[in-house]
Amino acid sequence: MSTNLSRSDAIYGSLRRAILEQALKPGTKLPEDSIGDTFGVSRTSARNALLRLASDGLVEIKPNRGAAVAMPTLEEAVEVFALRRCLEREVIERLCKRMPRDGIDALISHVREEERALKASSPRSIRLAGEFHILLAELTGAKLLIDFISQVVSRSSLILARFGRPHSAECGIDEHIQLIEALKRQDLARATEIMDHHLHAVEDRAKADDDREGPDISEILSRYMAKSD
Amino acid sequence: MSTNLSRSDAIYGSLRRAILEQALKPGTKLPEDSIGDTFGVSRTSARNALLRLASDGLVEIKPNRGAAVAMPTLEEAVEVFALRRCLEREVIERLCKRMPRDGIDALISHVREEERALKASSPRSIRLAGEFHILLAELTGAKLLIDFISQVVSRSSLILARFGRPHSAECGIDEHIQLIEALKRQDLARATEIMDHHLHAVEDRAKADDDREGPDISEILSRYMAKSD
DNA sequence: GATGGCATAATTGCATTCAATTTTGTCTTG
DNA sequence: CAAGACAAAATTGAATGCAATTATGCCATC
Repeated sequence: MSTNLSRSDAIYGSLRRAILEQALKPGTKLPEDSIGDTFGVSRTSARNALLRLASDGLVEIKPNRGAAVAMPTLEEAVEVFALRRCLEREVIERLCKRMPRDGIDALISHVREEERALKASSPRSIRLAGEFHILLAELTGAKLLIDFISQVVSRSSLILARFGRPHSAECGIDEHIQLIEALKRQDLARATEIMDHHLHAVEDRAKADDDREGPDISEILSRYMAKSD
Repeated sequence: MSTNLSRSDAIYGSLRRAILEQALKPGTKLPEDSIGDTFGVSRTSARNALLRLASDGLVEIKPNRGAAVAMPTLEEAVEVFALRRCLEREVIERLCKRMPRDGIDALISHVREEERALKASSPRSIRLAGEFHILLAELTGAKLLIDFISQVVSRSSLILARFGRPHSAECGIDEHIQLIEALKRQDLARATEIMDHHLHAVEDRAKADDDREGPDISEILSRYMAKSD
């Protein structure tokens, strides 16, 4: 039972958590060799983990040039949040129609955990904020929807790692609470309103801080090479 | 230039096309060995291709038990079409707001190709029908949206392979044409109406024919083992 | 003749090894 | 001293080999 999951699964999970908690920042190179060494497995397993992370959009693999933590552009960020609004509206709609028995309780206890992690200023809080949205999706019971939401939420974490202020808690916890209230009352209009506002707020927080440039060398330098003053 | 893409990419593409054109039916086992042999590459490349197909939802991999073409359940089918309606509405909305210059032309010429393939009763027609929807997504220019739509469209092809009538052309071409007309007029209401109707039609076509059972042995036999009359 | 256990075969998971590509450093040459 | 060429180092892409798991066939036993 100790090892129910394969080695590349384990590495995949570890890397994923490291990225989502912003321990590995966008742009960080991820050579197969070092990953294999640090986890005590062969390159093969490391490589497979990287391939899976790539299909999640969390790392970028350039042929013959290795893998690195993905660096979403501002353009991609806008796309991600647009899709999030589209998908999460669907979630809210469904949950207003039918919320599972102890769904509200689960949401509340999750927010409690978020608060605790935030007070302890644990890096977990970053991940937990995202997982609130995944929990919402899970309450719909639609597996594919959960999948898709997970993807956009993960990418959002990356976006905030790149553009947001350092270790910002991604989501306002108050808004999470408000949303739960609206869902409890099955108030679709209000719930979607909160969700839209919530996502816009997160998106703006990202855009506001785009001064901090990531390490996309050529893109940055292209602005400095034109004139030499 | 002949081999700009890696071997597992090539295999991935071939298998993918084979599945989408229903040459490989749901449930077909895909042993790494035979795939490697038939394509003249090692198991490693075959394995990687299978891993990628699995993350697309086109094949299912059970640990230590190998890969097989995925067999979506009727429940999953309902989910897929629900998500398609959600995502493709978004596409239609955007295209009504802003359609690229030669977008309409591209759509028309694609439908032409669909008609040709249908007349020649080529297996390509199955794939082309799906690719019409992907082309729509491409016209929005949103990469992530293209990605997501591709996923649900691919799964739809599988669903029709499993439940639809043999080699049904998945999509009514007339409806594609009507949709183009509505988009040309930027008639959002009509366009979404057509799209919704279109997707419901495809979904119903799947549900109608669910008598033809796929090879999910235990599920089928569970209904036969209870009473012995 | 049916049932359970054991041995064999088939298949996957992973490590190791080899080949190919890219990058970096050095040296020559103008 | 700058620029290009070449060689060495590092890193990825892919193939092979080995151990572990699962499936299949056979045989003994009841």
